[in-house]
Amino acid sequence: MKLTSKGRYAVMALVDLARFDNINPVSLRDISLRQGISLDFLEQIFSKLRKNEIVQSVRGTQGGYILNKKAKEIKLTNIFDAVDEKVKTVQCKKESKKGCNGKSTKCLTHNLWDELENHINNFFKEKSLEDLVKDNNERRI
Amino acid sequence: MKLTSKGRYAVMALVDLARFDNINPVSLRDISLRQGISLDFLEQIFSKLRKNEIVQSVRGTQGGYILNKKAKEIKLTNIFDAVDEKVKTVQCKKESKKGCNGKSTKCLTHNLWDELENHINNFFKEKSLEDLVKDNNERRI
DNA sequence: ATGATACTTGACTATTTTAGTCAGGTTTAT
DNA sequence: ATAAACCTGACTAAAATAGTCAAGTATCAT
Repeated sequence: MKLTSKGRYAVMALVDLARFDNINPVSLRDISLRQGISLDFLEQIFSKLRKNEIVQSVRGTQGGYILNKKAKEIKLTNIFDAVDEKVKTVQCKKESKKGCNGKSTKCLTHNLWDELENHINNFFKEKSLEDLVKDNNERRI
Repeated sequence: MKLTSKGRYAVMALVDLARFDNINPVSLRDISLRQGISLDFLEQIFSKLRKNEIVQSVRGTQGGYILNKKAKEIKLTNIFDAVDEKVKTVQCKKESKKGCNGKSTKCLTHNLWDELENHINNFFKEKSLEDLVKDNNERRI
């Protein structure tokens, strides 16, 4: 079980952005340089973030991206949802009718994975972008 | 982020085993049939579980596997460790000297992934095989 | 003894996912 | 006008996953 780069980079890029946001739009080029993330990959990610109304784009020279909400209101859940980072512990849930093994009953551990998913998602729901920025500023002092 | 089959199957198989354990060794063939898991794959998994002293094997006719400890003492952590199911949120930790992006500093979100890993691992440390068996018996009533 | 049952080991592989790259746009500030 | 910036979608090499396959060895019931 591990996190994918897409999700990790999305969060990193947004933390970077959130730190400069109140001044000017931040260009992906800058984020790419500062965070060491491929520009092309960032574009893919930000395309999704924009569609999910987490950021706004500003075109033209001196353009870039700005947050679409306050950092406090952007939770990790929102970010992961936007870039299709899913916490998926188990297959069983896709098929609505059938049970987990193609059998009619739930698998022995069905409830467990449910609990685990909730446990992880709670963590993501509580944590906001603001928390991360703060955490970072404290470390820099 | 998702769990691999190896980890899931390991837990499923052990719950199955734990339910019959006090009577006789349970053969992989039976587990395979009941849980719909490939016998060959189960053998791979149980080989690891045995090496990690989670189960004992009983050879010969009527042989099979039995738990090596009480179900209460087998935590999910132990099972996942045994089958190499790792919670790995981030690459940064491998390289001891360098930072996360090959830079000298930690990446902006380093602490976050640390916290997340702990959050998940705590869940695994608390949950025992006995809990799962109980949960299952309750559901069957 | 011997056959059946069961465990043991290790190599192999098709499929899927990941982590991007690449190419060719369009839009807008100056 | 033009450079900086965003936008889109197709493509792909490499790694991980989820097993399969083959060839054993050990033990027990009879």
